[in-house]
Amino acid sequence: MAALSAVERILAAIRAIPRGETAAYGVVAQRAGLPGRARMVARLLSHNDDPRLPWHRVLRADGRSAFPPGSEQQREQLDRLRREGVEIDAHGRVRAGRRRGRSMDEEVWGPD
DNA sequence: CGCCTGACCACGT
DNA sequence: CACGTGGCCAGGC
Repeated sequence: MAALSAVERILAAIRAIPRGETAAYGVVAQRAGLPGRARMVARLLSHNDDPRLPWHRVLRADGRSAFPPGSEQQREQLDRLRREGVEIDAHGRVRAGRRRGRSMDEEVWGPD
């Protein structure tokens, strides 16, 4: 049987983010077994066309959307997250406690 | 090959 | 917390 490609592992990691939770690009990369490849995750999403992929749950390490503030895509992302119960502050940022991973070095699956 | 770009990240100031 | 800087890696030319 063939091993999953890096791309497939990344997609799987994104699909594995539970509803109502978020993960940083770097965290997704690490979960996919590709530490340090945050930009690969970003590139993938930028080219992705699958509407079934929960791309909106992927945020930057600082908890903000990767899209420019005020852009249509950013509104779309934040709206989707709010709809899932994720709290966004006035600066369009998900508070640290609401995220699973902040940096690539911490325990990815978090306390529980 | 080198050079530039990008849905990124850590770190120092 | 905001900014600038350097690092990273995959692609396009």
